[in-house]
Amino acid sequence: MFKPVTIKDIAKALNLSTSTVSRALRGGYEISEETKRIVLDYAEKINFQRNPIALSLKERRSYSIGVVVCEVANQFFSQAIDGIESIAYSKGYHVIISQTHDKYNREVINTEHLAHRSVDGLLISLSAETKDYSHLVKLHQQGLPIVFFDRILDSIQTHKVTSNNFKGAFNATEYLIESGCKRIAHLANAAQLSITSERQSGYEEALKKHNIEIKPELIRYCQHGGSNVQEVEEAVRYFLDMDEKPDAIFVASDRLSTGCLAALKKYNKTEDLLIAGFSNSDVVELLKPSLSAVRQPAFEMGRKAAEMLISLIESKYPVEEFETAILETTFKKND
Amino acid sequence: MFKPVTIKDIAKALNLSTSTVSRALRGGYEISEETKRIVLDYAEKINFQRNPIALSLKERRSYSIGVVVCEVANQFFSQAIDGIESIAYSKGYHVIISQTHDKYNREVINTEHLAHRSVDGLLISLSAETKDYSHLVKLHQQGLPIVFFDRILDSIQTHKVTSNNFKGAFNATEYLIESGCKRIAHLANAAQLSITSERQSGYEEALKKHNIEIKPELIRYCQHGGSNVQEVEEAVRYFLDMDEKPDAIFVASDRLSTGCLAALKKYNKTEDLLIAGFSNSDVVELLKPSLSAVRQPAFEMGRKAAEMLISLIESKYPVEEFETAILETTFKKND
DNA sequence: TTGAAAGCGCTAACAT
DNA sequence: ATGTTAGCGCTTTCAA
Repeated sequence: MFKPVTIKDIAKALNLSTSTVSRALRGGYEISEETKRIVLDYAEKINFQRNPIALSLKERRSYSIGVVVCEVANQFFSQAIDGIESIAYSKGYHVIISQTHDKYNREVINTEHLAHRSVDGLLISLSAETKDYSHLVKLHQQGLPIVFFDRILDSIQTHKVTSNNFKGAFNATEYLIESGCKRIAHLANAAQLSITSERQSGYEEALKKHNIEIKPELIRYCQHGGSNVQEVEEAVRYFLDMDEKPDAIFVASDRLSTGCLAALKKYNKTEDLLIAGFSNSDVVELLKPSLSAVRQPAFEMGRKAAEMLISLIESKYPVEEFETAILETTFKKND
Repeated sequence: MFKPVTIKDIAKALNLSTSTVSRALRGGYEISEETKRIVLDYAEKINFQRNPIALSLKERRSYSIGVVVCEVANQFFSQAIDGIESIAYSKGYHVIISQTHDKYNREVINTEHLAHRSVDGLLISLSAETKDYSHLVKLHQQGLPIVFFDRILDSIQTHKVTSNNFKGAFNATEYLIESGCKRIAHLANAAQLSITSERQSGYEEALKKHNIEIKPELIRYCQHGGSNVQEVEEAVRYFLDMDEKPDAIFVASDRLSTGCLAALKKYNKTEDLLIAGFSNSDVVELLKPSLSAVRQPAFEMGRKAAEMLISLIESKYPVEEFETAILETTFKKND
């Protein structure tokens, strides 16, 4: 059995009380330099580590933060997680990641699991399927610090970080227009997500600016965020089967973008359409059909979200003022 | 402050002792059906959850397993993690993921952190930089269950899972040969990794079989696993600058494969070489230059590793017999 | 400066 | 069938 050393062991070995050892270890000043040295040296020698579980129980906090994302096998989220970790580690927090796979059920289970697992706070990007937010409202009301990133929730008052989705979508759409496209379809994420409406607005605004009519039939939503391939293929098929085919597609997310390209390849329509979309893929310039990409500052978003959460956690007083940070995207043409 | 309900609260509310409540909750049979009902109903009503921290402290185990990988932003590992989670959740374990970014230091810190954070066991794929294994040896000696997957370590006696790297590499190389290539370079991972030598053997065996001389100058190692771009670019540059240029490259890993393609694109040499390599990318057939890919059963590997670890954790007696599972790869041509 | 003791939330002998 | 108590490893009053 794996049995770490405890302060009791040290106390016994050194003929001291556990309280003295504890104090020496955390550098309390009410302890003689000499005793402190002895304890510290011994602890060092046997590579003693305090039991964080015991500490958590005592202090009623775990120095860990929970992260809930739809999936980790997604460049945007894995980059965001890297950002989260970079801050968390530097501030002494551990990061516990959990995936929803865009399922509402998993989101409920995971958030509650994390909360009761005593994370000190939650960083969450909503699952595509989630329409009922009561699990989060409840935790929030109970006082669990929560920060939303990317797919945020308006109705809960807390810090939030997201990209300038409107502008990112606007840029991408305008690029398609300026490339000569006239009938631009929009492959969108689940309708109720914050990012979906923001990106759709950007798309529509670009059309408007260039006097192109907005046609609802050119917009398709993927209610499962593209987590099943079929959903994306059907949407693409729908576009391809239209009497008046689109000449371009603006795609709303990472997952959807690659799904869309794959579908086009499958249907052998790689030449007919210009594609632009959100993607944080690190191979975006290697893709064929090519994808002009709106890239979000995912790492930065993770950092910012983690900073916000930790400030919430460590705040001495209840926080009343909340911030919604909006980070700028970049756009990269590829052809 | 976030303050969950405790069994004490329930006991008080119901005028029972904490032990009765505890027993009712865990369904002990030495409790009257009626009391049990009352407690269960009440707990349900207030959505009571046992404090897992307290439980961990008491039982000296946490029902969580630690996963150490180089990075999560890598299709192979994120798929493996999905596999790990699928088993872990079904058996009531939580998964704590941590990344080394292929740094030795991070591996040491993370493994120790996890161990002392009281994970019940460790699932690890070594970092590319790791050459000193004493941190793992120590934990293993202390009795912490460890299972290696993918990048395994021979010198520690425990369960292991890996792909048939030899055969995967053999197939890829043979494909290149059968496509008419005569001078096949090998872009390899860090030399000391288990997967590196296995894949190199496969590569060499294929050459031998087809009577092609093995030339050491055609093999380049990336000691940091390609975690810095430069390293990969330099290796590719080296191949391109040879007097007798290779006509194909067999690439040893996911990260290296995309890095290699990106470098070829950068140097504008996308047409000159045939590329085959290990990759679990889900967009592999969309890549240009094209990549014929050896795909590992990552999800399956994750499942298997998790099963092995949990069996180790839950074994009543010290386990003496260890298994090394070898999973078959698949190969997909792309052109 | 140090030690004894209580308590964080829970479980499991050991009473009753 | 239920309650009392001790203890998991640690910190922190309170006393000495």
